[in-house]
Amino acid sequence: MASKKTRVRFAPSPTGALHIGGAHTALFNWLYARHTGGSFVLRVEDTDRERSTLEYERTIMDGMMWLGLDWDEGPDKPGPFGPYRQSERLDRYREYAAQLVDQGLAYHDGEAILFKVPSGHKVQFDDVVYGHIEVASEHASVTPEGTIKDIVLVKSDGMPTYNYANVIDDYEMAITCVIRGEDHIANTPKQILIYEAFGWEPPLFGHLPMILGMDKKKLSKRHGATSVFEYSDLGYLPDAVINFLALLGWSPRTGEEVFSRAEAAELFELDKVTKRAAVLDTDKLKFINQEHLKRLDPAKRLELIRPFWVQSGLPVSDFDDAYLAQALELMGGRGQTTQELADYSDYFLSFEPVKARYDAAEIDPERKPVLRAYYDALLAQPSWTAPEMEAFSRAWSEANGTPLKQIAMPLRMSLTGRKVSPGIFEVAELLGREECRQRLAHYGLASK
RNA sequence: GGUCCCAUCGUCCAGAGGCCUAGGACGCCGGGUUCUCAGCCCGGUAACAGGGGUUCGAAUCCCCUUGGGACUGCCA
Repeated sequence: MASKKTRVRFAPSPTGALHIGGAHTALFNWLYARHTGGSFVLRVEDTDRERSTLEYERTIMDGMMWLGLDWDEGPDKPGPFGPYRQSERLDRYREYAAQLVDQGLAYHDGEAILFKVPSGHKVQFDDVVYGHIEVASEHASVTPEGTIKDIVLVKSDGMPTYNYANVIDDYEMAITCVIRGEDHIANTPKQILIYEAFGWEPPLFGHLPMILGMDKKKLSKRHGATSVFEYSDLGYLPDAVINFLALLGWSPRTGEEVFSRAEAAELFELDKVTKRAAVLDTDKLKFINQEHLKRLDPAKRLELIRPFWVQSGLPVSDFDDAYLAQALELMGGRGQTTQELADYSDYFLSFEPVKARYDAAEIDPERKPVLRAYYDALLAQPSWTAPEMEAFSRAWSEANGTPLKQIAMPLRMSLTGRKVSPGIFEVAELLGREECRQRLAHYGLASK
């Protein structure tokens, strides 16, 4: 007998952009769905009339798309279980609530409808991640004073509450496993009580560990980037963010740490998720990002760096793709983000930033003539290729008793304005003889 | 306060009673390669919260303590 097809959902409320914690939850749902060949549903929980907006809904979808987390059903992808916005399902919540009232399990309280919390029995479930959890039914919902508190199903404004709408929707949408943050584990007993009232079998539950900031406090604005788009702006690759997030609370059996979205989906196992809250470590994110950056093919890499160059005001359109790709090729593994890579390679596109940051002030005026003699000779070489320039330079430095470093470094500074760059002869070759001549001349290190 | 959850290097993970004098990764610190840096190579630093049990044997099971956290909203 074939087992029931897996169906999971990510149910954000559109009250802000997709933040990193939400992305983590969405990712694990997505991984589970893709691993099991099931469906991933996007459900919008917009029952908070005050704070929910369509713009935020759009932003959240954009964030998921940026990360490559595609959903099979959602507000924009009608399916057999729609509609997928809670605000469009109000009639169902009312009907079911009325049913409970008829059965004497719920009652009206003004405009609201409350669920009568039963007592005297155990509410229990086996969390895929946390294991067996059980709570006395009378403890499922209590006031701070410890007395039993009935659960609000429908608010005075006619909207369903989170705990209620979740149950109705997960049931109606045939969700087989609810994967969400650990902060919801305490809500689960309340929801199970509602499932029981209807006589429905609850889905599986799998709670995910929380994600904390470096100070071990719940992630918030003060921890820097929180929206996934901030990571995009900072130059992180979606694949890297996915890879990094997947490693928070999980790791593949293979022990690999750098992997693609597809590999993660293939290796994912919900019951291997850890219980302990995880601290988001940006150093590791950067490392993972760098690894993904290194693995990108040249064309893709150029496509990702280009916008950052453009944003810096560099004359990108003055160069052809072959030149730009070659520049990035030379950059090798330098830079941990596309942002850094674009920044570190600016001198390939313009001399302006070089002039702005370097003025050759540290070069002893008395040394200039000798340096100039070398650079002029270099510029006069018959062939402008890195190996030949290097060979010539080594020979020259030896003949003049000058360490190669002493002539290579000023060259690097004049050409790039930085103490750090790829092999300077390779850089010079790509820049071209004339460009190099002009840059050196600007610093008085070569004849015009 | 009540209910529930968690507890291995600074951080992320491995470890499902003997393979653990606890392993990997990031970070950090050395060394090597080199025109600089990144990279790459080599090496190092650093943890089972504490206390009781159970067992021939515990990081792994149980209990207590301590420390974190979540929930306790007609927010989700």
